[in-house]
Parts: sequence; structure tokens; C-alpha cells
Amino acid sequence: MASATSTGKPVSTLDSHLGFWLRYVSNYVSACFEKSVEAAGVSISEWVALRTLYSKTDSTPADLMCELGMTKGAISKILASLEKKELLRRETSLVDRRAQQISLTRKAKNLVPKLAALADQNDEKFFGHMSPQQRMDLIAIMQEITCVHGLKEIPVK
Amino acid sequence: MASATSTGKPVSTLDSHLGFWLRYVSNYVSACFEKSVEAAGVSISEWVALRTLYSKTDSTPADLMCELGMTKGAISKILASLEKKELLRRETSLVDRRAQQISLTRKAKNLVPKLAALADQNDEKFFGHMSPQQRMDLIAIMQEITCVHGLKEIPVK
DNA sequence: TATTGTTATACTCTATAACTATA
DNA sequence: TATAGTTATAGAGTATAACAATA
Repeated sequence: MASATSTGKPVSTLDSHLGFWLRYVSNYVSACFEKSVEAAGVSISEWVALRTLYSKTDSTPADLMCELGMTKGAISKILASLEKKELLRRETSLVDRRAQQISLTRKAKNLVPKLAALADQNDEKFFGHMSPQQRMDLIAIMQEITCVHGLKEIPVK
Repeated sequence: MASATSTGKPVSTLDSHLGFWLRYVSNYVSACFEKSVEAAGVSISEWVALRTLYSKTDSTPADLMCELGMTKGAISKILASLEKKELLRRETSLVDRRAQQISLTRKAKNLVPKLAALADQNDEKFFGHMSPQQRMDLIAIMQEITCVHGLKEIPVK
């Protein structure tokens, strides 16, 4: 697993790190999911934005900025792309004319459940061989790491 | 956790998927590691290439292509960058003058153990609160997923 | 013809920062 | 002045494909 240096200390291998394995598996799982939502016409970032807006109506770009952990420039581009696909509308807020109110179109409201089903299927594909308990345990472990390190935003990167 | 559609089916949330959590944690862990190796002057892809070459001397770009799961164009750029940093040499193979023999410089051989230590530290930082048994179990779970799905190359992406 | 590696090109995703308009 | 959002620019990382040299 590890070779030795002249000082006798072992040089750890790539695969001795849990971080390596998480990234290894995660990249495959995400790449596969990306492919499946792309067939539905959206990117992963767009899916995350859509699913967030589906639950939280009347969000502003600033809200999304916080929730997705991205810069306002990046959010602006995602929203422009979704608007172009007729999945959302942006209207100037009546309260503060600098701000925007985002709302999903009917098309988007019909699409989100389908995308959620794709996410379910993707999870089944990769983790379906594990017991429900094992999967819940794993989620709990990931959540614990999130807590321990104070991670906050949804990482779209 | 999930809202209901007009047909009564629940629309799963982002955080109900194990894939979401793996990506969430993995992105943070990798981003942190990236930052730490960048301070040492290399990217994650370059670290992976260096660590691979450290164990497997006399590799060719074609070998790396398979092992890192990247195209030859990408490998070529990584090798050019590492050569520019004086971390490796590329010499025409005596056997087949189309191929190259890659060898690490002394500078690289001194650097790799330091980078490996950074990887160790990164793992400690994020998973140090878990028991050795729990960490080994997690790695085993990731390896099992790898096996079940026939994943092969080291994902550098 | 097939293979090894390089290079030109393009694309995706994101950040930074200058900018516009409101407040 | 400060804030919300847009846009221009840049950079990282990778893929595709045309290319040169060699087999």
C-alpha cells in the first residue's frame, strides 16, 4: 500500500485515503446523473436551482446565491439559461425595484418531479444493492461531517 | 422532506439522495485538498500523476492515460506542465521511437512524500473524528460500489 | 495503415470585477 | 454610498480532432 522514503516513513498511496474514494465514487455517480438530466435538457446546477425554487417560491437571485453557494454572476447566468428554456420568469420586485422575484413556469413545475425521479433512479442504480439502513447510516455519516466542519451551502461545483 | 404532485407522488428533495451527500462532502474535501497542494505548486491532477509515477517508474503517457482515465491530449498537457516545473523528464523510448519514457526528477521524488503527507492531513482533518474501523468500513463500501459498477480509472475530473 | 504523442480549438463551469439601476 | 443584478473577461480543466513522426 505504501513505499518507503529514505527516512523510513511510508509514502501513502492514493487509494489509502477516504477522500480519494469519496471523490472516486462521487464523480461517477454525479457524472451519470449529469448525463441523465442533460437528456432532459438541464445541467446539474440548473436542476439544483429548479428543485430549490420548486420548494421555495418567490425566491430572489440573492436567495439562490446563498443557497447554492455561488457568486451572483454565476446565478445570473443559470437563471438566464433557465428563462431561455421557459422554465422560469424573472419579474422586478414591487417592493424593491432592484430585486427580482423568480417564479417557475408550469413547464418547470411539470419537469421538476420528472427530474426528481431521475435523481431517485440514479441513487437506486448506484446504491440499490445496499440496505435502506446502510444507506441511511451513510447519509448520517455525511451529515455528521457536514456538521463537524460547518459546511453550509449546496455545493454545485 | 418531499412535496406532493397533483398525482400524489412525492417529489424527492435534493438531500434525500445519498449521491447528493457524497458529492456535497466530497467536493469540500477535494476543494480543501486542492488548496493545500496548490500551495505546494501542483494541481490535483498533477498530484495524481506524480503519485502514480512515483510507484510505477518508466511509465509512458499511454500508461498514464489508462490509469488516470483521461484523453491523451489532457495527459500531454499535464506532463508538459510537470516538466516545466522540473518534476519529470520525457525521453524518447529506445525501443519504439514514437513512445516516451517518463521519469521523475529528484525534486519530484522529494516532493511526492510531502504531498502524500498533505493528503494524509486532509483525510485526518475531515475524517479524524471517526474510528479507524468506521473509516475502513467506509472505504470498503466505496470499493464495493466500484466493483459492482465496474468502475476502473482514477477519476481526476 | 495503425499508433504515439502534440497542438489547435472549443466548451463548460465558475470567479472577479466593472458596470447599471435602484435605494 | 450601498445593494441587486448584468455582463465582460479570464482561467481551469477537459474533450475532440487534425496533425507529425514513427511503426
